This record gives sequence, structure tokens and C-alpha cells, in this order.
Amino acid sequence: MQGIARLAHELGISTGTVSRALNGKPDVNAATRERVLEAARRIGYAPNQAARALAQGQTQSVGFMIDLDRDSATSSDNFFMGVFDGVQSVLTEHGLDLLLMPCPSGMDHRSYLERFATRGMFDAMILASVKRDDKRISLLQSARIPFVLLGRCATQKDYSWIDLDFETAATTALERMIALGHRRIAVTIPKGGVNFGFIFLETYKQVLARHGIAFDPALVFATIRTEISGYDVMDALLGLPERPTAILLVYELSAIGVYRRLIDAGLEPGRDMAVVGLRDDPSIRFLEPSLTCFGLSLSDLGRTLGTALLAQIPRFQNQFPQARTEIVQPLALKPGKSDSFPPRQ
Amino acid sequence: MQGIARLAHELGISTGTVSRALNGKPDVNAATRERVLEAARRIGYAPNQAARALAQGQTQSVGFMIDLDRDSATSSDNFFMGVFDGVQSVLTEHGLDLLLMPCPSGMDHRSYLERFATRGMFDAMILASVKRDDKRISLLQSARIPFVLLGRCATQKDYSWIDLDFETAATTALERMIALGHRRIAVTIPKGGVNFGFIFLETYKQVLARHGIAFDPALVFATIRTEISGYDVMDALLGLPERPTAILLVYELSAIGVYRRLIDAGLEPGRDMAVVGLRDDPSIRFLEPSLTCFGLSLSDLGRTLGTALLAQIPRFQNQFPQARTEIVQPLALKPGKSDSFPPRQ
DNA sequence: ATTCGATCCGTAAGCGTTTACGATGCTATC
DNA sequence: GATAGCATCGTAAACGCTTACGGATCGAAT
Repeated sequence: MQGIARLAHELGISTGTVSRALNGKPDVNAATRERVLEAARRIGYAPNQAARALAQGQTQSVGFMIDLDRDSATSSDNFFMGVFDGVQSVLTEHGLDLLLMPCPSGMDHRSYLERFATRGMFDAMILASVKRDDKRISLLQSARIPFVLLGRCATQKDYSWIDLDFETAATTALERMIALGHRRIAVTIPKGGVNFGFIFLETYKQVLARHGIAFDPALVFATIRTEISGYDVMDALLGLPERPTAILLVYELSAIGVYRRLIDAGLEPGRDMAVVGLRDDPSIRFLEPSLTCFGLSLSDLGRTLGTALLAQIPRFQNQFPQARTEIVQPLALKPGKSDSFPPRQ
Repeated sequence: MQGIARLAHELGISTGTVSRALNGKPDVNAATRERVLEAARRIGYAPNQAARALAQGQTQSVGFMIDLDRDSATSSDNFFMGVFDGVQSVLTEHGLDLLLMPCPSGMDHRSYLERFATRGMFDAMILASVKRDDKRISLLQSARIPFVLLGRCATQKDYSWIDLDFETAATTALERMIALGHRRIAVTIPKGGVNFGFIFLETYKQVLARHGIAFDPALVFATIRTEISGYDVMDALLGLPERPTAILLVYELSAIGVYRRLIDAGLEPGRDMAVVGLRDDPSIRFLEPSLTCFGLSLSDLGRTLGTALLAQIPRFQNQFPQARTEIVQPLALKPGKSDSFPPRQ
């Protein structure tokens, strides 16, 4: 005899009562409940997850899809570790487990997700690295799985998402530079077609246009979140006939490579090249001059994400009433010294 | 009607036959099988995972536990992304899914794992960030869950593991330095009590002893895998009355901060301070002088890990016979310029 | 003394699969 | 033409749990 039946047999009561006792259901005597819990503890009983999921039609776990592709925005990004932590803290408060679904590099996102979406493995899901036209959204919608995006998609409607306020951050950064007199400003955007790259670039173009600065595609670089990509970008920029005087980095880590390349060229970061990074991170705090960037609590972001997800799950909707969330998470300016000088040249 | 029953009803055959057809069992007519597969495709049928797991007693998925703690070795480490990829490629070849279990920061490893171990959620597991005395091993053993460690534990026996050859790498690095005349050599080790930190430190002590160099605890620093920790370490070292002339870094990323701090002090990396990193990574390829380190294919490591895990799962043991594996994965020396000069001083 | 409600518990159906077993029809063999 | 063997399929139990339903007991209220 296995599982609950064994417990019931040892205690001389029915499996129904054992189940009710373990699940905190009301109609069970306090003494019996205690006996059951004690016995469960003693023999180390834990309910079989599959049987539970089958009986209830719920798995009590949510999936968070991530992307292992090195070129993608997710990979090698400690950004997500903080977010996971925040999401999980909310979910566990409500009895849900968090599991990560690592999409293999090179595999199509949609077909990877399909396995998990159609088989009832998760009660809800979180997607990140949202593409501009992300096919996963309609997949989850037709599978009737509650979900929230970390990021937003440009082509679909009617879903919940949370995204960073790239528009305001990029605008703030660029306005600061322009106010100091910079006119040639380079920019890095994420590789891999994620939508926030488009948003970032679009904002960049708009701000330039607003100030009558011509857009120059030679100043735009698609990068991944590594130090070396900053190095490579700066290397290319230094070779340009008309060198820019400022650069806005979508990945703060690139600043390390940028600084390094400048120093190698006998130039002074901040003085000879204004630098602004998008997100603050412990990894870049030692940079000198200090990097202007935007602060963001990852675990708070994760908690917001988790809460938004709960609101999508029917059985939590009395606790979290709001139907659909479109949250733009602010990025708080942390002024540094890296963009405090007018262009030298 | 739901699932397989609906399919069976529409086709006018029994659920048993449908199941057999879908699962490629032999005793089903080729024509019927085709009809079933066609119908399944048409209505988008996918088997319910919970029901399947319950009936078979297997979930067809393996869990990989990771640690979200920033101070721990796992967190913010793109090391793992590559490993996941390799593991998954092996597992999918055998019909298994990989899911990641993110242990919240601050939570006890063992109690986190217990949830998943006792409920039959995974057919097998992989553990990383192995502690010196890791309580999770006995947990999995008593739960009779096949598992493999990425790393090894010092206090338990009889389990499969794969670990990097820290001994040889550290020895090689130190011998190179000592051969050049370095006598005061600093070292960084991982924070958080992971066992490879002890191994690394122990090797360091042994090599020094072998060459008659006294061990100085002031030259040992526990760090996490960030640039800034290298900066901080070098900052502390430069303040020492008797400054070391070389440093061995357990996390290659620290080299970026180390270089930076040296340059800030008007010193020359490689010349004034020999530097060797443990693992090669794209992030540090731009360092000048090039960093001496040790190459390692992450996806190969992942594949080895996946294969070792399969060997632990009973139903695969005819394909992967070897019972228990204790694999020490070599780290290949990639000589750079960062340790090619004798001590200056 | 009867009725009623509340409390507690047992019964059994059901969740969607898999799979052992047996039934059926057909072919080949003598 | 009976029989053995094979291919194919249906039947139904089983997996371990949840939960609707109803039965039993007991005290309180009428």
C-alpha cells in the first residue's frame, strides 16, 4: 500500500479523512487532524504531485521560460536571477512553486513552449525576452493558460505585461547629453530581435529628431550583455572619421569594455566620451568616473511580476481583482560623473 | 469528454488503442495509427502530463537545482547557461525535459529540495553549488531519486559526480608563477562554502608548501563572480605592507576589476602583477595583456553531465551501463601574457 | 420525546492515462 | 475443414489523490 492509503490504513481511518486533514479542510476533528499530521510526519509522507494534479486539475506550479541563447537578451544575465527571487517570494506565499523552463539555444521559442503549454504542466506562466511579434502569446491564449510577460509585444493585444520604462530612461539620458552639447551620440541595442530593442532605438530616434539631430545608422550597435561588446563597439567608434562624443548603453556591463577601450586609446571616459548605462548593477559600481545609469530593484520587479501573475489565475482573483495589467516600471536616474562634461573635441 | 477519450470517441475506437497508437506501441495497425495521429494533430491533442505521470510512475522530466543567492557560486553566473544547454541536448535525445529549480536566496538548500524530492516531480536530478558537507545527497538517496552532482562533496560517499579539475589547474597556474620567481601569490576563492573553494584553497596551500613558501591568510580572499570583487581584492592587496606579485583568480571575471585597479594605481597588469584566471570566458577575451586561463567547453560539460545522469536512471541502464561516475573534467591551459614576466619589485 | 442542526467521517466516483489480459478475425498450414 | 498462430483491438483495472454526497452521532431546542 502506498501513499495516503497507507496512512489511512495505519490510522484506521478512511483516505478521504486523511486527505481532508492534510489539506486543512474544515470538516475534520482537531484530534484526528493532529493524529494524521503526526503520522504523516513520522513516516515522511508527501503527496504524489501527479495524482494531486490529476485530481485537482491544477499543478500548483508556474513556469518561467528563459532563453539559453548566448546572443539573446536572457542569457548570461544576472538580471533574471534577481527577478526569479522576487517572483518566487510572492508565489510561495500563495502555495505555488516556480520552475524555470530553459529554452535550448537555437530552438524556436514557440515550439519549445508548446510542449509545456498543452500538457497542463503549469497553472500559469511568465515569459521574458519578448520578441516584437511574439508567437508565444497566442499559443498561451488558445491554451487558456494564465500568463504575464516581462516585456511587451508590439503586435498582439489583450494580455498582461510588465516592462521597464525604456522610453523615459532613454529620453532622460539623451536629454542630459544633448543639454551638455553632445550632438553625435552612439547607442547600443540588444541583439536578437527582442522588442525592447526596438523601443529603445525608436526612442533614441525620436529624441534626436526632436533636437534636430540627424540619425546615423553607423552609430547604432546590436550587442549582448558582456564587457567585451562594449570594447568592440568603442573600438569601431574610434575608427570612425567623425567620432561621436557620447554613447548610451543598453547593457550596463558594456561600460566596462567601453572604459577600457578608451583608456587604451589614451582617452578619458567621461571627458572624451560621455557614457550612460541603462541599468545599475553591482558589477559596474567600481567604474571611475562613476557611471550614470538607472536604478531598479530586481526583486521588487519580480514581486510585481508575481503579483500580476496571481491576478491572472482564476482561483486568486478575489484576492487580486485587477483584470489586466500593463505596468511600466520606472527606472530611477542615478547621476554619475560619466556624462557630466560637454563634448571636448 | 476530454483528452484521449474524445479522440477515441471521434474515431470510434477504444482509448487503449489510441494510447498505444500515440505511444508507438507495436500491436496497432498501421492504418489505425495514422488515423489516430492525424486526428490528434487536427484537434491539437496533447496528453495530460499529470495523468501520464500517475499511470507510468514517471514524469519524464529532470530537475536541475540552482541557487539564487547572490553570494553563492551559482548566481549571476553565465557558466550555468552553457551547462544547461548541454544537459538539455542530451536529455531531449532521450525524451526527457529539463526544468530548473531556483532555490530562493536565503532558503536552506535541503528543505527547498525536499519539496521536489518527496513528491515525485522529477525522475532524476542534478545538483550544483555542492557544499563541503551537502545534506542534499542523503536526502536524494533516501528518496531513491537518481542524481548527479556538478561538483563533489567531501563528507558523503557513493554517488555520481562530475567536477572540474581544480587541482591540476591551480597547480599548473601556481607552478608557472613560481617558476618565474613569484613567491608572494594571492588567491581568490568562492564565497559561500562550496566545496570547490576548499579544494582550490587546499591545492594552493599544498603547492606553496611544496616550494617552501609560507602560507599567508592575508593573501586569501573570498569573492563572488563579479568584476568588482577583483577590484576590491586588488585594492586591499595594494594597501598591504608586503605586496604580492601575483594573483590567482577563481573567477575569471574578477580579472577585469584587477586590471582596472592596477591601471588606476599606475601599475601594469602582467608586469607589476601576474594574473591568472581559472576559466576562460568570452567576457575576458579583450583583456590586454591577454589573461592566462583554462579553457572549458560548457556545453560539453553539460553533455557529460546529462549522460552521467541517464546512466543513473534505471530504464536507461542498458544504454548507459556504467554504474557510478566520478569524472574530473580537465581544464586546458590557455597561456596568455598576463603571467609571463618575473616579479618586478 | 421528537426534531433539527452541526460535526465528523466513510463511500465511491472521478481525474486522464497506461497496460495486462483476453477476445476476435484472419491467414497459413496440414 | 479444423487448428494454430498472428495481428489487432477492446475491456477494465490501476495509478494516488480529491471531493461531492450521504450517513451517523450527539447535543440542544422545541
